[in-house]
Amino acid sequence: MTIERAVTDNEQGDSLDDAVLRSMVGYNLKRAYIVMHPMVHAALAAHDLRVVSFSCLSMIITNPGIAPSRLAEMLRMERSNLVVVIDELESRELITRKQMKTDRRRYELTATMRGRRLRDKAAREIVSGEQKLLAPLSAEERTQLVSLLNKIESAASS
Amino acid sequence: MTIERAVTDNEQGDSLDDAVLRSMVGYNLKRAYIVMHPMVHAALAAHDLRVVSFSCLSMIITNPGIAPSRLAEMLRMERSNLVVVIDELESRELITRKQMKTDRRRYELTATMRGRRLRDKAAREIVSGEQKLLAPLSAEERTQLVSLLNKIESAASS
DNA sequence: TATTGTTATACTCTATAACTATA
DNA sequence: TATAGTTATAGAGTATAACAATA
Repeated sequence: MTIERAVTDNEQGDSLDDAVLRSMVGYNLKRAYIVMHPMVHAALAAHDLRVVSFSCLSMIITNPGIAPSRLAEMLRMERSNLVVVIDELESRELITRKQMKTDRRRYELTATMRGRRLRDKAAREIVSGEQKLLAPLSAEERTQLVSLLNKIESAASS
Repeated sequence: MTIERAVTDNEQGDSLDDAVLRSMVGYNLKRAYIVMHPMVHAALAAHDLRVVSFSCLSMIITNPGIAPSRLAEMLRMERSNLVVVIDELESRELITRKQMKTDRRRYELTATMRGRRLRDKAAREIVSGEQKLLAPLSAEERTQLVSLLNKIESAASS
């Protein structure tokens, strides 16, 4: 016997059922992400930023002098894919890239004032957009949600 | 003044900071998803299934006779991208595709017994994998998490 | 004229392998 | 020998436009 009892046949415009998928946390995670993503994408696109370039810029601002390899590790992305992102951020003068003197294989990434201003503006728009999308959630529920999400993440890395 | 105060310079192996990104729900959502996804991917790959083909198969099982266009709508994907998925599920005899008599533009998708068995097996493995990954969360917390995620989604569609 | 399924195509995101320069 | 950055490339995943069949 299969997991669920099939709903009545569905040739017409009945409401559809995804109960089995809903029982999986990963599915619900993805669905919620799909709801949030277009807003974030649009907010960043207005500043010619992608999610990944915004994340990099933000990390560089918070961690001045960070090396690309550590940045890639932190954002869980491949160093090779980071190169083009850094190239673009540098060419737009949002960050600077300086070779380290102690280890000339490595580079120090630092945000420019222009980079910080752009990040701040984009970040405010994203936070504002999230406030609209998350309006039905109380402040306490949002905190709780983030706390639960972080719990998943920290459990995996330990 | 920028949003956060930069941490002390970070040329060495200091711990990195992503406080600003962490203040965004979308970022935390994505990070948690990244933790869950490899397990799901591996479980499905063992049965030559992708996330999208598993989702389709599951929806077809729960909604026998569903048409591709409704399936695409439900899973928020393009009809054009669904075609190859359905082709593969059919060629593997996990579903059948039957032209409707009342409207010959549409097709009825129905899962075979083989499809149901495969889905059930894969679903059990995913649920089992999730139980391991979500071990640090109590049953109540998991319910709460799913509830909050669904709240985001249903708010967006209203 | 609108809708369903389909094909072809392009674009983004991510993953892998190999190279270079430095250590 | 190992590591950091880089290049090239391939593979997913997703999005768009156009078409035939049907309503």
